[in-house]
Amino acid sequence: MLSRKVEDYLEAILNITNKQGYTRVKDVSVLLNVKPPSVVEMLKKLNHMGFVEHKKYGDIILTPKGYEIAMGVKDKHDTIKAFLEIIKVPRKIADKDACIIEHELDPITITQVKSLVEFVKTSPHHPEWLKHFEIFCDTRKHVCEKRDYKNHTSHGQ
Amino acid sequence: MLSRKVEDYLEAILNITNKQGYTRVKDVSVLLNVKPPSVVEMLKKLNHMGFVEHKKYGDIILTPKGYEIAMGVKDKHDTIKAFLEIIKVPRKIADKDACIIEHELDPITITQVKSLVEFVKTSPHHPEWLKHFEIFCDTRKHVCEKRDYKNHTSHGQ
DNA sequence: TTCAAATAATAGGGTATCCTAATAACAGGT
DNA sequence: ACCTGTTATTAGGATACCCTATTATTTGAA
Repeated sequence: MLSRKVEDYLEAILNITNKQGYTRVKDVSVLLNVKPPSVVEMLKKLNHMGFVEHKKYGDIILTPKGYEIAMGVKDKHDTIKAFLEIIKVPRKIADKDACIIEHELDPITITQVKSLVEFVKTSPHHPEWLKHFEIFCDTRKHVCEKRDYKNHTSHGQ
Repeated sequence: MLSRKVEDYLEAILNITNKQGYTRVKDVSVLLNVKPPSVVEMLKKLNHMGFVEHKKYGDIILTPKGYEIAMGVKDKHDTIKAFLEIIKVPRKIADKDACIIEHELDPITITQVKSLVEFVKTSPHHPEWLKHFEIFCDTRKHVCEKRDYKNHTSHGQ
């Protein structure tokens, strides 16, 4: 299992490269809020692991292997972020928290979060329950109180 | 900000104490999958921080301050676990993953997850959309395809 | 072309957490 | 009361990160 940090660095390199076409030590250092020597150190490790190419004073390039891992992490990140936004976590916080959550989650958990996100996004109309959830967030009250209701087990309030 | 590990140990001590009335080094070591010396070392730290009382060869006891923190962590844990079970992550995985996620999440994120959980749990009936979500997980199809539908913006499939 | 500013690399440390091996204390059965 | 097995502690060391201070390289402007 790869460490959180290894994944963080790979994802950062991917994102920076996607944004500006190349990646330098400085960019990673700024994005991850660490000092350049920490980046250089990690690059040695990532290089040994076969995830990046990096010549002294040069650009940082993901190998296919590194790219694949970075994409996997980014995919998780995007999924989690999308989910957090669905439940009305502000975008910026959603992004930050996705960074935290994205590591080490069980594949099954990720699959389920993905499903939820897809379920909502592909829904043929903006789901009623989501509107109701928003209202619930503000008022703590359920809009929809079906009164023809009987014989439920453990879902009552 | 407290480290993940500090929180893990406090939560473990709380859970063990709740279950069997007292906590020993061994119990923590087993629950957290670390060796006893690691526990002893951490206990010194937690003691300095004012979170636990522990006399040599004796029981481990949370101080009020330690108890409060442990409860906060446990609350997050339970919330996240409940959410994961709502989206059909198996109980055991939900529990494991809650352990991973519960640290360092933004309070706003936690609040929203809590809201979602409460929204579902206090719902006057088992929400339709949850059944539909379950079906969607199996079939990737939406049960409910309202056909009187037009003029939607970005929720189509 | 030269040199100053920006960037990168190295050297040398620090902290948090974990471990193994060795030692110490406790607790229960005889 | 005294062993013996269990549990706890200490000593000493490893690893994964991070840092500051220093040195090296690159690059762009005069």
